Amino acid sequence: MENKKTDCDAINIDIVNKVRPKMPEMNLLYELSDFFKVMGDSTRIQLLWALEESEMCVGDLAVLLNMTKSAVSHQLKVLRISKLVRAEKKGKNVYYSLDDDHVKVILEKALEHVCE
Amino acid sequence: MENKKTDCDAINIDIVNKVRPKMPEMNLLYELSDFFKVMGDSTRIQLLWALEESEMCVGDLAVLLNMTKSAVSHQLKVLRISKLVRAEKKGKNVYYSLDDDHVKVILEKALEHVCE
DNA sequence: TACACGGTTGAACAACTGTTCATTTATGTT
DNA sequence: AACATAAATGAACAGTTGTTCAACCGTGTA
Repeated sequence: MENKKTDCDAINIDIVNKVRPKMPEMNLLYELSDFFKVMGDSTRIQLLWALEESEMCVGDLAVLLNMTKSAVSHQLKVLRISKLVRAEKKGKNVYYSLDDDHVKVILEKALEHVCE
Repeated sequence: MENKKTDCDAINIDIVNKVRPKMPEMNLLYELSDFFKVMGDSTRIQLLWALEESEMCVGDLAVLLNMTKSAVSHQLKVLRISKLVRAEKKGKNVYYSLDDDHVKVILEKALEHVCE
């Protein structure tokens, strides 16, 4: 039996029972919210936005965002782990580029939402 | 003159100058990342998902998510402030429903991304 | 080979976030 | 009018997050 944490009984038990089977797996839920968590930071949004225009190396991104290389590198790592950007070493520098087509679409949709 | 925080010079100044004018206003950036921040929590995703199926009152949502009414109410408030859900009092209860069409689309796109 | 430089890393710290708990408000019901 | 119940609220607490700082690694170049 599932562990109870609620502090009340259902008011419309029929609605609850109708909706329950439609709820996604907990696993999927966490993946979804983790994805949005990654997008939920203005620095990372800036990085994604910039990389949508052109692949760039860490130093140039730092200048563009007016941040330290370290801070940028930390956030690029988050994006890399989330498979949103890809790194490629070219000579002295590491060039980053977008690694996912969905991101552009989602950013656009979110923009529509925010701008309405 | 803008306050310098960077700890380095641009490597490809031409790329930086090409991308800079394409960057969004800081204001828009914050609105965007704030939106994603709201989506970046598994409880709130569950609430949105449930409300996509049916409008529901706080108590039923608490039972469905196996959480206290208080915790659910706090998160519904966040969603309300972000204009993602709407509250309507009916008799003894407060019924919540989705207040934004974009959310469904964005959730679907994010799902595609996560499931690929 | 030694150096300079681009990038990465880990620890530390302050700021923020989500749940819990106790209390309060509002309203339908008796 | 008094009570029971649905929901909201605020303070508090633990856990998480983003930037800074200092140190480090790796490699192209002198």
